[in-house]
Amino acid sequence: MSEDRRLEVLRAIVEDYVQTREPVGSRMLVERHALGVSPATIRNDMAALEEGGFIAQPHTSAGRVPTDKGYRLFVDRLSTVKPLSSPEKRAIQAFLDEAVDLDDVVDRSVRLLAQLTQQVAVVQYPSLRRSAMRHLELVQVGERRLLVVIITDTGRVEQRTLELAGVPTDDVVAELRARLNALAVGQRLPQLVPLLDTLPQAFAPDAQPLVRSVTEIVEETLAEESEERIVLAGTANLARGSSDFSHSLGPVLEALEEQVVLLRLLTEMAEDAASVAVRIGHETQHEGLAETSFVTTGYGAEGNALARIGSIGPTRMDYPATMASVRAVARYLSRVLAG
Amino acid sequence: MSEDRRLEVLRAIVEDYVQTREPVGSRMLVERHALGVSPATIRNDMAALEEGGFIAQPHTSAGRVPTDKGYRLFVDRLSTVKPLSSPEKRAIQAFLDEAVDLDDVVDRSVRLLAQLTQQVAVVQYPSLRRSAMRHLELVQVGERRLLVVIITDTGRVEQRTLELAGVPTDDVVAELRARLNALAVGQRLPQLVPLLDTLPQAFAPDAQPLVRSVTEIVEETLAEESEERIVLAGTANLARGSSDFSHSLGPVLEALEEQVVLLRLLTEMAEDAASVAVRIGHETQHEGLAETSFVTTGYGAEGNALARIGSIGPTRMDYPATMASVRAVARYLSRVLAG
DNA sequence: GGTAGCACTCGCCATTCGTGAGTGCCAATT
DNA sequence: AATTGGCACTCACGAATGGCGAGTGCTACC
Repeated sequence: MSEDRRLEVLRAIVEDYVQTREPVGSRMLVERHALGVSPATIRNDMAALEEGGFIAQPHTSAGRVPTDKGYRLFVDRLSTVKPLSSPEKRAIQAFLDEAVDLDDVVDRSVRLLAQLTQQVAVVQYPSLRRSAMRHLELVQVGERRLLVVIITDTGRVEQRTLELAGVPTDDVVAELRARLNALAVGQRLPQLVPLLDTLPQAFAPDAQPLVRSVTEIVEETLAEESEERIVLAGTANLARGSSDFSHSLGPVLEALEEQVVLLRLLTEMAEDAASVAVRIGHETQHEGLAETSFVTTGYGAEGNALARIGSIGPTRMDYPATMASVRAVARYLSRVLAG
Repeated sequence: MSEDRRLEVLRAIVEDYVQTREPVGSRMLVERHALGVSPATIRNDMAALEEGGFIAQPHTSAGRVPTDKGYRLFVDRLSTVKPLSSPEKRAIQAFLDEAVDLDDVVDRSVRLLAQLTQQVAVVQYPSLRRSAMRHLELVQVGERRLLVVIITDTGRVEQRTLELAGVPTDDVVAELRARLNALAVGQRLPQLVPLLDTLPQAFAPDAQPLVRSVTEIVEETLAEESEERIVLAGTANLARGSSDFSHSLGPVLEALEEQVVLLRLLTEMAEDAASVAVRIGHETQHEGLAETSFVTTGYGAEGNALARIGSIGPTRMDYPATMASVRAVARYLSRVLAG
């Protein structure tokens, strides 16, 4: 009883099941793959695989279906990457190069990935805390309001309106703007906090409340976990293979709208920043996503991933293809942001 | 054969059908509504209504279901608004007041509306062309790139990166910034174009290419139809009443992802800017939306609607409630943006 | 015009039953 | 010891059947 052949059988089951969406039986298997043995032998192997928890039967007299554990083994040891075709690559590049600002880049990336994988795509905006300050602008709006605009080196723009206690003179605002920029531009944002705290001392006592409230709101903006923004596309693809999910796709849609859930997953998966990470079925630890898998990877400069991009589909997805698409889009996205 | 009663019957049919999601028969109708006549009489009325195309039977021995035309009559002449409860109103206000910037306001509004109506909500970002310039900022990025940031009075921020032919001096950039702001701040954006065109003349000849490319990109940004952004929320609600749609909800999701479709509809409905507009079923002129209705209204200052907000649900929706929610959220949204 | 009665229609649901794909096991084979 | 052919068994699925009941349209009557 060859161990190798057993793995081969598992791979064949996964591939066939992904393609046909039908439980696969021993006869079909020998017909479609050159395994060189009879159905009966396959059945023995299948029994062993089922014993090990890699496959299961939906009901007694049906073929076998991979379990989450089976997919996991497939992804870890059996799959070989499918590189994209060069026209595809060119199309990706061309499409992303047309983008006109960060919102546009993100939007295009997520749509592109949804299109390529025929699944739901998700892109996380570049994390503020991993970006550097490009420019900080103060705009006076009415008498007692100040608009604080933060622009990062990735092109992300955050703004906050500040209600002031007093009416500042133009001079003070201008000086504050100048000093802030002198201090902050080019700094990674987390390193900024101590620097900002030194700032009030440089100003006249009566300007200090203003300075303090501005530095406070900047710090607040950068600290906010909640300012992690994510964008989805391709939810319509969920409904495509009509019976792709055993129950309705309501729970799935709900989970996808819960940004908290997605953010948790993306953060958890950030451990393997460089490579493509995969969460299969129940590994997502979320009820509504029990029948979906996540394929994500980081983007941004090497070693300092800014954020993540990924694709979400049924556990019964084409993992090699999805992984290739995710990686490709992440790569071009990184390039566009760097360029 | 009283005309009044016939309308009353139609209203009763719509209300019951919305509530029960079952075709409604003559017996049920007299039991649940104090119509003061017998089922047989109702049947005659129903026959007339069917003749007029206001109701239909799914199959021979079933009750009646309102047609699009029936809903239309209901909305136009039979519905009475359901005002929201004051706790609801307070909750809306409190939730929107917490918003920290425009993105946040829009995001909160759309979620709120989705929650209130238990349907899909859509919010259009304030139209650039109907906003006024609050501030225009130029940030030099590297040697040959200039970041142009436009901030409108609604808090919307647009940015574009400009590749320069030459390396401008700081002085020129500063002067350009100053003049641009002097010229533009407070102006409605469409009126800006002629003003901008006069600008290059004020500069030395060698600075003119720079000035021209900046004004060009500003004009481009304001002109762009494509910069109409919309945000959705509550797509999960589509899947809630499991059999809410006769076919799968795939086509609906697809239509919702086609921003072009939604934009067309929103623009068409903008004719009645002030009041709440309704498009029912086939009136949407879109295949995938044949079983959905749109309820939208404008928001922003009176008479000068900035953009639209709305709710999308099955034609068999609770129109009075939806209309009330849409109007309420629009009203508070307007207030937050103005304040 | 409104009402009661009645025959008729037809979707829905539960039941039944045949079919076939697929399995597990065992004895025979290499 | 691994592989194979054979065989009995299981069980989901689809088609066919029939009773039930909600609902209608029609007609005669008030």
